[in-house]
Amino acid sequence: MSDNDNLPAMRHSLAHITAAAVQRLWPEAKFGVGPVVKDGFYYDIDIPNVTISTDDFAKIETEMRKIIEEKQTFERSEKPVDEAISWAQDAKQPYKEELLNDLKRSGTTVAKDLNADELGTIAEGDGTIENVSFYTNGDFTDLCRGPHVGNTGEVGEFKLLRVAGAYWRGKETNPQMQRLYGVAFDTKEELTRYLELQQQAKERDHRKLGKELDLFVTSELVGSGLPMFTPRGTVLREELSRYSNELRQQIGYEKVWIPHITKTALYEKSGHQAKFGDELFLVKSQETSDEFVLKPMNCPHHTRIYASKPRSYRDLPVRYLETTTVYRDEKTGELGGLSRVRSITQDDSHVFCRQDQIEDEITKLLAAANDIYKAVDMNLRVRLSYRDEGDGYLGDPELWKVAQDQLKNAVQANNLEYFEVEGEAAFYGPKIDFMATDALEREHQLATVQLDFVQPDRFELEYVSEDGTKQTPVMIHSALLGSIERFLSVYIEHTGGKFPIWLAPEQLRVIQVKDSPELDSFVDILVASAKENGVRVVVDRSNESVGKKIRAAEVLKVPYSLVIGEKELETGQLTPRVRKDLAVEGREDSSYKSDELIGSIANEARSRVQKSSL
RNA sequence: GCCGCCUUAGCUCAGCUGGUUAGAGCAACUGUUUUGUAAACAGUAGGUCCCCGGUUCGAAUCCGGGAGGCGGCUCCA
Repeated sequence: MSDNDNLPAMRHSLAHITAAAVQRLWPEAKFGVGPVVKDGFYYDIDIPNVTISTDDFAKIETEMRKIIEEKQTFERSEKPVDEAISWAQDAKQPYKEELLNDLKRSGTTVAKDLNADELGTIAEGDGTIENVSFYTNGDFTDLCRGPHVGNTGEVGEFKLLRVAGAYWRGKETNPQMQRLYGVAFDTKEELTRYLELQQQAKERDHRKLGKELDLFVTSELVGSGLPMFTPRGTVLREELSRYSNELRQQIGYEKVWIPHITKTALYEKSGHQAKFGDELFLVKSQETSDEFVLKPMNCPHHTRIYASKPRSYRDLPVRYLETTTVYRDEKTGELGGLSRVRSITQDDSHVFCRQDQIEDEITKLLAAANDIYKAVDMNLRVRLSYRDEGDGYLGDPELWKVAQDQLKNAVQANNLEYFEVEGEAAFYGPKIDFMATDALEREHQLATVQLDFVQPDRFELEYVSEDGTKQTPVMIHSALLGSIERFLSVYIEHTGGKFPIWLAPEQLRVIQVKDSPELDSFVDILVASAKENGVRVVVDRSNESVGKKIRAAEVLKVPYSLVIGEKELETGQLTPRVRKDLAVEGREDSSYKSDELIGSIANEARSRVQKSSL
């Protein structure tokens, strides 16, 4: 963030200087686009038979600094499009030539259905463009819309960060170029701060913390994108899922259970066969000729439970919930940590209701979402996705209109911050997406509520209405956390592994100072009482110094640790050590009788509080 | 799937351009120590240098293929 209006021009100029430096080093380089992005810039470059690596950055940066020191003036010039095209041909810049041809044809380089920012627009227009602009510094000339700063000396502080493959103009079928990323700021201080923030993000990377806190593991033998959860990680999963379930059970949802495979016939009926196509894991039966697949979603199964008996309008809404795992065969290059996996556990639910019940159902769901995001201390705002005038949508347009109004009413009833987008709806119904903001101010889309006018139809779901006619219910898909794995990937980084008491895999660690029969039994009684009260407690009786045992508890970010020795044995007063972020400021360490202490911790765990009361 | 980088002990990492028995810290184990709020001391054990193939007198090191990880692209939402 900077209030300097010059920053974009500065970054744009740096992209240009990057290209100039690359051309000095590799004269045969072909250039693509070099736009400004968040915090910096990039330039797409194709050098025949050369692969730039991070080892080359020093060399490129040195060259860039030379150009900067020379304070070369950026001179803007214009050429008619046709002249520009012959310039590109002479300069052997085929990518620029392609861009110019687009400019000539349509007045813009923005290919239809491609995103302007991604492409790095060099000009926009209404099809009447005649001249295109160039910027020249020293002996380097580049097609560019600008703006640039006055000369190469005015570009602030920068650093090349990484190089990655990127398809020319974002299309998979196009050749792949090398994208050089850099960051740039006005001052050295800002650059340093940015790099420090990056470092911080790296420190709380959920993959690193997952290992350090012993939460989840992977195995080459099991496969990519198939994480397994340790006892500690499983506590997190189950506590989150339990809360999500409780919140929905309070508003009338019932738990159901479905198997993880199905005959493909189910998805032929639902129409998902085509959509999920190559993402389906196939399961071969050796006993029958049936073809099975692992379920990539749960709704079709749930419709079978709904359809298992006749339903009256009095029975609606019928609400099912289930935390269950789906399997999607994602492309291997897209997998990473817990954020993209192939076994995805959803806190999924489906409502079958009448049209006039939609608003009420959504209102309740949003309230539940509010509760759970409050409990995990994340800010929420929502995106309402409506249909547009296009004809790719299924279902009665009148129904869409009514439903969209009901969604909006429900969002307003919950006082949620929201924005509306037309044309972002799914083909089968409008939806609400939840955007949660984490501690590093990154926004993540975690959960959605979606209306569905199509599957009830496909599956011939019905209920008998008041007048005895058969009607089709509306389906509402929702998940509060979305995928538990993805949620955890965000949440581990949000908290930096410092989980609130109700979620902490280990809530209390008892550190015994030395061995003696009296102390042993004192600690045994304490621990038994903690366990009886549902507190997750671990005892450390190892033959190590007290300091070291405390350190071990700190490293695991255990909320409470308790040193027990002669002193406690004599007085019966226990003084817990409270994890720093949980402690209420200004409160002195105080001591408690053991029943009192265990009782408080147990209460905190049950009430899902964020701060310690001890 | 595509482009690039990476893979050495349970973990974090050394190991120069191919050259003896591949190292360290932490963790583990054993012994001494019985400890008071973020790391006692000593010792022991631990390796198919990711896997398969090739080049070479000789491969952790070079080449090819595969697996896994990471950064992007494309997807996904």
